[in-house]
Amino acid sequence: MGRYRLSNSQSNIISLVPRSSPSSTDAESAGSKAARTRQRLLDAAATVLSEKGFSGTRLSDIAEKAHVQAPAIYYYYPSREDLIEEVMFVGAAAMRTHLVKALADAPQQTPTERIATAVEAHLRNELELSDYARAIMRNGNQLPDNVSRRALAEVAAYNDIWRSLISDLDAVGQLREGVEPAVARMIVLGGLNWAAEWWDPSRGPIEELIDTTQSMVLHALRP
Amino acid sequence: MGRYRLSNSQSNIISLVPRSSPSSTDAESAGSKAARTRQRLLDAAATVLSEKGFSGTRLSDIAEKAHVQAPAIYYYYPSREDLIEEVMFVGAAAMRTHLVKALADAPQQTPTERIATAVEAHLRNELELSDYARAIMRNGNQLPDNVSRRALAEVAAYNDIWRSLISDLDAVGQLREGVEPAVARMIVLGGLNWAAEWWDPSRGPIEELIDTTQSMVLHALRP
DNA sequence: AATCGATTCTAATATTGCTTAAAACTGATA
DNA sequence: TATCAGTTTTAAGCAATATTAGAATCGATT
Repeated sequence: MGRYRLSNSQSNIISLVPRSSPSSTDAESAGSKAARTRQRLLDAAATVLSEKGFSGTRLSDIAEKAHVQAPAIYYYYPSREDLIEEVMFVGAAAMRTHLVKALADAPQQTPTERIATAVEAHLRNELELSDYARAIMRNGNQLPDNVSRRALAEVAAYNDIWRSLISDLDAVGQLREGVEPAVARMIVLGGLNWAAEWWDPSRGPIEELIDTTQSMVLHALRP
Repeated sequence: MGRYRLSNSQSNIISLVPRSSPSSTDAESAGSKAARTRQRLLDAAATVLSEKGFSGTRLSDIAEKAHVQAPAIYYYYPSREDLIEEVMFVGAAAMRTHLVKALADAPQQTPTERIATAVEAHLRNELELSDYARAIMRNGNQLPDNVSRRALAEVAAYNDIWRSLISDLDAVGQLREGVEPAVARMIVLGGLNWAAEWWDPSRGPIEELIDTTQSMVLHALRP
């Protein structure tokens, strides 16, 4: 197949959702060889981008990791920047999608419980998608505008969700006196984001990280 | 003067300390024109490095910001990598030096008070040296080993200080049950580090940031 | 004002890495 | 088995950029 012009209009958030059921999009059968190559390229790009940064991300490195020659990339993406743009967007969109789902899966929760849910979702998604997460964290603010625009919009939407979580907590009188909501949100998200930089499975079960973090976040916010 | 081989052995942490008294090192009088050019280059490199990342940092951009032509850089630094290495090291060393000083300036504090002191010191230093701080945060783990080694050693030492702060808190029974010290330290530092990404003076007085953050950190850690 | 070291510039080199062009291969279908 | 779309490769071309060489400038001191 190979449709150069589509890579931006319909991108495979879905294929990023770990082990999600394939949903065939227009011309491409989701499990086809080409689709798998495309995914390998995206994953390889995420890895290289997270390790080397935008300018250090060479097509030759991505190609090597994906077991193709560099020019083959142009069959799937119109340019290096388009590929990187998609890494950023897909990663950011996956984070947001996952959070929305986690919150939707547990309705009827109190504002406090919802924040605990969000903390767990953030950590699990971030560490599952650690290459994408690191790529976004490290490069989000150092990319040409056209490369980061869609991703930053997703990040902004992600922030909005957290803004409302904290606002809901405040509304039920569970936000501690003197805690600026905007500052609180960014401090919490900073603590969570940073986990991609240091945590790895060799430190023990992820549940231990989640437990301590939930406890810290809730005590930081609540009376 | 211009001594190519010295740039690594004696670097100007001191000159980074805002408005510190100049202490002349060997051949170079600290306020000389050359010393000021050297500092301009270092600052320019920090800015570019924080914005563009390691591979995106071009000597021509640094030179432009410092108002010299690119080859002039070689009069002060033996190579591009040496200049970047010094940015990383000087920034990390300044953070540590400042924290040590802040803690030393307030002896007799309780473990709780010392943590509040450290939070304030971290935020003030980070935001004062924001280009250096962002450069370290974004590039710390994506540099060739020889470029990051000295800086990472400083960061490790910085971490050790925090480790002992939390350990001291634990020792007086003020670390909440179930809070893993290692996790707690990294979550807190993550929240603090992230401030360099989003906070700017237009958000209001820095004291508001400090107050909320201190309160959150202490409530996150203490019973 | 002539000299000398320190500082900065202009010009040229060499390498690296994105991208294009065109050929070759693969596998399914007629 | 011949064909054809889909996929991947090899072989250039071209622009950007760190670095070196060597010349020019600057400022103090004699």
